[in-house]
Amino acid sequence: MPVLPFDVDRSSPVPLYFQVAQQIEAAIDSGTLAPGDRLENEVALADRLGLSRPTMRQAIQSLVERGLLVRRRGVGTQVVQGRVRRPVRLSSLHDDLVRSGQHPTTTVLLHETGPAPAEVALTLGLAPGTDVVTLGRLRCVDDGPLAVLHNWLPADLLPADADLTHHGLYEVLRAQGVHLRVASQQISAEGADAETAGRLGLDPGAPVLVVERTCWDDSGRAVEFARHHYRADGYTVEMTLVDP
Amino acid sequence: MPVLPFDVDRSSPVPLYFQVAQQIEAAIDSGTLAPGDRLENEVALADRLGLSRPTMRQAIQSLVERGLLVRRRGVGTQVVQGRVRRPVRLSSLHDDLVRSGQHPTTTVLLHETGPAPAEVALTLGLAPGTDVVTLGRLRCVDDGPLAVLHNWLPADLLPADADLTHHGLYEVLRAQGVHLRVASQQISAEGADAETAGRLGLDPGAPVLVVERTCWDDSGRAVEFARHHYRADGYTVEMTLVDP
DNA sequence: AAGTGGTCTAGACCACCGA
DNA sequence: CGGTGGTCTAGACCACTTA
Repeated sequence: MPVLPFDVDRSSPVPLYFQVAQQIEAAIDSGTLAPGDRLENEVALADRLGLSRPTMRQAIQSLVERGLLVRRRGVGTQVVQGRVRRPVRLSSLHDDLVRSGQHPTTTVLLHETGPAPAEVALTLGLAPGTDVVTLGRLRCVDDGPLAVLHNWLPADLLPADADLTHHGLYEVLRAQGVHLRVASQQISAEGADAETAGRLGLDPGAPVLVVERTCWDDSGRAVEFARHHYRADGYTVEMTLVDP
Repeated sequence: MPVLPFDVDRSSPVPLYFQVAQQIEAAIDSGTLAPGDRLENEVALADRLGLSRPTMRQAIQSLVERGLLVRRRGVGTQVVQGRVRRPVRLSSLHDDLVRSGQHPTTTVLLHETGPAPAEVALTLGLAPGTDVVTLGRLRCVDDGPLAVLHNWLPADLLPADADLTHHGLYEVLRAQGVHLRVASQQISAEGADAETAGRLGLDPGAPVLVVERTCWDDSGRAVEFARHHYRADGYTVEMTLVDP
């Protein structure tokens, strides 16, 4: 079992458990910790790094919850044998594309304020008839159109002059002091209707991936309901599940 | 702020933090804790229940991670304003269908052992050429066909005489002492090819939801690679994302 | 029997938020 | 300023696995 040169910086503002988790993750990424390798036990590791056991546990636990490590009582902690996908969390499509080196462009198709449709009011927990902003956008990358994005937000959240052509929606919301915290998604497939197909450069009936998402901020307030249609050949959703 | 009649049973084998989390969740489900309500603060709650603060924190934290509660430093803990979807985790399609009151039937289309295709060997972390079981199944519900399921497993995991017509694959694996712990999924959409369309009662090119999944057990060993094709009108994937 | 993770305690100090 | 959650400590006992 490899003894790894972990250490912590107690003068850093980064929490100790997070520093340790980062170092373990880096060791896995670099291959220093190979798939199947066992970690030193919690007590020994805590001792070696001069940490308390709960702090060490918190570090390991965070990686277990992301599926990088598995733990068994009486046995130990091991690196999962295989590359676990690590989906970006609660990020916007725009940010994801930029992060992956692409150059997304956005066309605003629709940007209007009016009474919420019943389904949207229900989903956002608003009184029926409350004003919401309805947003329609076409998101393209270098290769061409990727997705048609529809969003509904409480009217006070989005400035009327927001520049959605050059900035992602979540970026605009962040600038408004809205901190997204929870999202609930439903993913399905559909045949594209005529309008969507036209926007995406597909034949009507061609398969599209549909993502419906509701978002809440850090005060628990519903911030957005979204229905996005993605070209099937340009987009996949990744996720990792861990049993408790 | 409502003061709820939580209590714990110290003689129970159920962990204290879990008992508390269950009671908070039940209060949310029943409406006793309404969306937007604030919880008592951690210290007061711990005191009232006769628990230490870390234990109380663990209870709350587990619900925060599932998206039911949001916390802000200096402010407090609140119930999220809206119904968060709570997807079943790492369960099999068969079990999910049974749980939702349906009666799935399964037809085994293919059940053979042979050298792993390169892609499968790579995904499962096996040496090229290792024997794997290739499984093809058609899953139907009362209404008709729902999904075509393809699975690849290391050959020693699946008994040759496994009864996959009447039991789900994960059920069979559980009976073998395999405890699934981590899964990594990719979800996409496709137009059905001729064979898949035929099996599902669709026209070729009709939209299907494609789920590719790799599973690991509690020792970190790769247990299965799956590629499932679902009728678009009969299946959606639900997930909840929480920002740390 | 020895070693592992799972749970729990009773404190402590700090950072952040809102009045 | 007081109240909140965020982090951390130094122990303890237990359940489970493996040998």
